[in-house]
Amino acid sequence: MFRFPVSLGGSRDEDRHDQITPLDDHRVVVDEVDFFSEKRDRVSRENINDDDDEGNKVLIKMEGSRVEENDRSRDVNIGLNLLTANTGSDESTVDDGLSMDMEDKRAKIENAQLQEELKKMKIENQRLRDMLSQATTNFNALQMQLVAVMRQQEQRNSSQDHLLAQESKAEGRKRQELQIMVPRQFMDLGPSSGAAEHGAEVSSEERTTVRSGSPPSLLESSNPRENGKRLLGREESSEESESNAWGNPNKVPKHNPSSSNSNGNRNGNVIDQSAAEATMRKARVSVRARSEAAMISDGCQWRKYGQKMAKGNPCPRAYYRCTMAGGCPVRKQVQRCAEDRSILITTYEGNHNHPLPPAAMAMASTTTAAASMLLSGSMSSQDGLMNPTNLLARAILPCSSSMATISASAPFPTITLDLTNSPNGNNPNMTTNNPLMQFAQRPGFNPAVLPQVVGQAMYNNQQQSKFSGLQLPAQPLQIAATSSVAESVSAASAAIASDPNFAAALAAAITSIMNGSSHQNNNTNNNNVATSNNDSRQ
DNA sequence: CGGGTTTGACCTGCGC
DNA sequence: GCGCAGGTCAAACCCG
Repeated sequence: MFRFPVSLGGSRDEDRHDQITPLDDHRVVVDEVDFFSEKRDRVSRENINDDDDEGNKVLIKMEGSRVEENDRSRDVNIGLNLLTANTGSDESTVDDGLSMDMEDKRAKIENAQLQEELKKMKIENQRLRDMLSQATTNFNALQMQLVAVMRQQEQRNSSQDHLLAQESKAEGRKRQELQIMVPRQFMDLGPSSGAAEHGAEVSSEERTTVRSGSPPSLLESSNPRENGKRLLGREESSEESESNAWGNPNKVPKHNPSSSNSNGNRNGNVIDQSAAEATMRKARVSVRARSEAAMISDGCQWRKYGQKMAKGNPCPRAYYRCTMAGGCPVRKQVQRCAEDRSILITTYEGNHNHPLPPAAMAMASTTTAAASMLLSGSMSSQDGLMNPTNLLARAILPCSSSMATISASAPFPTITLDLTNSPNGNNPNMTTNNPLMQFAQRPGFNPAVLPQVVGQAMYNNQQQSKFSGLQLPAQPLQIAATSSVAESVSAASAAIASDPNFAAALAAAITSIMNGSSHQNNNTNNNNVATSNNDSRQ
């Protein structure tokens, strides 16, 4: 596994910061990161780097050289403009005649030289892009192999379980139901049911994309309320059931086998699809972050529609609904942690059905990508034999001890991104090695930053690759954010990808699968990604 | 006055 | 069937 410090979208200013080296681990980054301002002066950041200590000077030089190269294209234009302005104004008024011609010639020569340089840079850029695409191809091929191996292992486990099921009828029946349902959730998220809604092409083997909506027919047929007592003429109920599937989670029956089978007329495939839809709708992404504010700013507009006292937590839980567009199904819950009230737990549910501003895009992509990852993993495992969920989490966040907790259990599969990393954590080394944690520990840190970092990394991988779920941030970012944001995001994401632990985690995962290990192997990171059963209700 | 918040009531799912 | 807890609704209220 190797990386190239290049940008796919080299023409954009933000992409200049996508180029990261492993040395970026030592880079000093600005304390305050404003993720939502449109313009940011990167000069100030460079000044900070200039003031850096001796230990970072090598980095500065290296980064500086790279930045310089990329900046040349921009500098070219600036320089030309200045020259033109000078020759056109100052020079012409002071000198006329020969000196002006000389200046013109010199300017032209410089212009030609700069253009030549620009050409070279473009060629070099193209070459790097080619290399990147090659690396991406290789990476995808490796992922394909990983997925294939995972599925083989999964089938093997299924057949073993089936044999066991024959021994005990009652227990076996239960188990079979799970066996049938869960893998199909994983597999039947197929072409007809909207993987293309997000424009995310997914290979036939990896249709795990989270979808924002569902075929209304499925919802209607599976909606007990529509036929039943609650026909109170609420505007939203009809609107939401038509416009999106996330609209009212309560309307979707839980996907337990008994309830699904109660609809006798539907064939098994439809039932499974419905169950999968339900699971998709229930997928949640929870973000734990330290924040004194009542709510982390994620770029979206929210309207509070309820507040409840949750059991076991003196702090009330607030319910918010996205109001950026009518009928947007996205909701979030905000609650302070009972143990540590400085920790804000924000749980997102659903996908936006409207365009998002760049600032909101990051968080939205976080929820989408994380949910996608969660679902793609959770649906292929129901026991502890081989837990792809953990595998996925380890692969995606290899350096994140206690950072990503995945609860793949029903009714709400939830992935929790823990950005709080307590200073007296169990693994202090992880703190220093983890770029995301470094972000989180910076004073003035905006809790929305890390989800953006993670989400953007995932988002870009979704955009640039045909995989979801197993996406690993190995590519530069293309984001329409501020330069400082771009740099921060790219720094973190690239650091994730460049983390040698990532390769170790992937290798361990593959090895684990190949060996058919029936337990979670402790990889070199001693990662603490775990499944839990009590995330959905607290 | 429009939009957001508050808050009590209501609905639903789940466990016993 | 009943009670509990989570989630949602909508009228009342607040605010700019």
